[in-house]
Amino acid sequence: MSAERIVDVALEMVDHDGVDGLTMRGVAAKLGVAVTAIYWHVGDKEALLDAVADRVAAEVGGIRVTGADPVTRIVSLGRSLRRNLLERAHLVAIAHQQGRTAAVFQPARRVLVRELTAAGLRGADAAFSVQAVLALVSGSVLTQVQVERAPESRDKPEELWTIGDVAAAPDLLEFLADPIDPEQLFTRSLDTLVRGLVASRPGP
Amino acid sequence: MSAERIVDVALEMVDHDGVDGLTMRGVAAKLGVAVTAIYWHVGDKEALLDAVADRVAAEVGGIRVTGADPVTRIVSLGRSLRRNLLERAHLVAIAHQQGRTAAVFQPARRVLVRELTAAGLRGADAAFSVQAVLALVSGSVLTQVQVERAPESRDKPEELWTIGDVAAAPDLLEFLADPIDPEQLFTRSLDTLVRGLVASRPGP
DNA sequence: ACCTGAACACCGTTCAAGT
DNA sequence: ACCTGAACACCGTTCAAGT
Repeated sequence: MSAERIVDVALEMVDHDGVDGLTMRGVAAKLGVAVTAIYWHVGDKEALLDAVADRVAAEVGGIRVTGADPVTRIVSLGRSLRRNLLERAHLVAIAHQQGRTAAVFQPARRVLVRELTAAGLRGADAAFSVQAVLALVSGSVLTQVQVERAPESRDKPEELWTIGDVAAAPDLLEFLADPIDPEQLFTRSLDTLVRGLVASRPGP
Repeated sequence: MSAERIVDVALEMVDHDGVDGLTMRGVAAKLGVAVTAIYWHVGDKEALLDAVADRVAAEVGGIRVTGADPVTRIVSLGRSLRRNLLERAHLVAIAHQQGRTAAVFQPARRVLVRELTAAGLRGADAAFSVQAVLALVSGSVLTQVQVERAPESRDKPEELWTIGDVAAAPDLLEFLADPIDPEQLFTRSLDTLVRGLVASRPGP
């Protein structure tokens, strides 16, 4: 028995069943120990959640960068990060909940600074661009995380468009009816954003 | 006693204390009634959450549009929507959790279609632009909602930058040290995105 | 039709007691 | 130092029973 082992199984439970799947009694049972032993090693549930979040911040958030030109490389970085985070959506959710989002993004932030500098951005523009790209990734992941939590979404896009003044834009109906793939939406948004950011730099 | 009154106080409790502040027993106590009466009128807690989310979708998500040129108008729409949603962050969170996000965004979506059409976008480009703008708003709101939930964030931006190869971009340190105002970040990102979207339309 | 009371299984947490 | 057992206050939910 050690704090480390406790966090091990806690992280495992969160990864598998989400935050709601983590109970003090469940952790104790999985370790074959009395519930109260947990309290001695890691403190109460809030402390356990913090410990799990710390571990997530250390283990999640890896990226890969490919491509030749700056825009392609930055977009590939964003896509890689997003994919990585979505693979462990439950863990990302708990890190975010415990206020460790910035730590999760730290490895990506460092690489991103390098790539944006290589793209010619400097000073305040570069700093803003870092935040903007990471915010887009964060937003995309968080939006999708909670959607996955409720697998049978009650929203029917078709219904949403049958009511109201659709006559205002009839040529859009066919496109708005079927929902866009989240990954495509993210990639194209990121591409548009990054082009705009890079274009704002002073000319050579 | 009626399902409507029950949803009234449930929504009030969520708005005030968040999702965790809502308990069946709490609702019953506030109505001066036995817990089990709730079950007769609205069913179990999941059903109550759904009912609250439906109400949120109907009452939240208003927008205002100002400005003359298309980009200004669309950015103002996004800012207005974001502000509106953040004012009732707890309610937005529950609507999202129950899979009613699309419904919350429906009023804004309709206006956005009009504005993007006025900006010259058509067909698939317009449809994508709608989703991209709304996704940016959604992401910004969700990111900030959970941050508010944990008021004392454990992440210290300064600490995050003291470790590692900061020498790679020393001129950025002063800008990356102090966190960017979320509203400024959102506004500038949205502006950049919208300019890119509008610029992608075929010339006149 | 509408509401109550008792009961059940499950939480997180504390605390005295053991070794 | 480390772990247990009993106990407490709080959940959501069911079900028989009342009117």
